Amino acid sequence: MNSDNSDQPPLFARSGEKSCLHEETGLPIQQILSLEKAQRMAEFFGVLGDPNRWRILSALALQSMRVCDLAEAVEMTESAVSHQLRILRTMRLVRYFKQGRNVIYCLKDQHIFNLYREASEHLDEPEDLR
Amino acid sequence: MNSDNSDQPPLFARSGEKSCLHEETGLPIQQILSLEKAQRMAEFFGVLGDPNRWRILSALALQSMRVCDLAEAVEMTESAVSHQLRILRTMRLVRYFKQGRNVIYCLKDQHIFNLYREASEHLDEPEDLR
DNA sequence: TTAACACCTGAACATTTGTTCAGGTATTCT
DNA sequence: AGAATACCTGAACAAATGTTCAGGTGTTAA
Repeated sequence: MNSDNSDQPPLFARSGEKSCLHEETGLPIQQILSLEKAQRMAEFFGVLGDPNRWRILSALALQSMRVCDLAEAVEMTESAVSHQLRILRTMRLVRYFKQGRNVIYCLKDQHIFNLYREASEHLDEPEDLR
Repeated sequence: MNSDNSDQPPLFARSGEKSCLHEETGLPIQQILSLEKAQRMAEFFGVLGDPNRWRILSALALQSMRVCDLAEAVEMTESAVSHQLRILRTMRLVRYFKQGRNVIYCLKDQHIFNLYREASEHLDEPEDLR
């Protein structure tokens, strides 16, 4: 049943798994992230660590677009956009389909919205009133 | 009522605001993120774009700790941990209190758990079967 | 008071990252 | 066919990032 453990056990808990509860917060955790899992997390969030990629994602949230339209919308060169789209593709944040000589890009799924909302709420929180 | 707009209007929608719906997904969005907002998003997610910071966060998810214990737990030098904690502090992901000559660090709130879960679900999703 | 401990900080260095530039392929139009 | 359009890619360069190292402050113990 533990099919995704390599040699180090899991870290934070995943939904549906038995897990310990954090002694203070009562939230589910298990142990320190393995180097591999920490790396995977960092790679994913690192992709969201660039302002131009957020601009691209928010443009695609408005509507699916060709690369050249995207470039115009976010005021970047086509080349720069293309490089960034490759990165977004590898993290499966966007997908694309071809239409003749055009390539239409769009958001892959809803996760990006949830992450945006979660971050927004965190950033908008009032300063420490506990 | 639009108290937090500087000069550019908002981007993705925030809870409770009137907003357009994405023509394909039906999700709420408004327009391309301003450079400033995109920058803020990127700075926040960029902090989560480092594997050692995830190790530190997951260690603190287990229990609050002194800096030196944290350093031992994640196998980094105290100095490196201290530098990283400052970054985590500025993004309000951790907080601390002093106890004599010790400084105890702990997670600031639940947001990090939600972000972890959201990312995990995204990364664990099966390959494109639509 | 002196020594030890816990932690923080700035500068230097090495690595990573993102853009530009030049050139490549594939498709469409005349 | 040739020219124009849409997109992709690798190399090079500049900028940002994370660690180490040396040295700093403040607290505790002898």
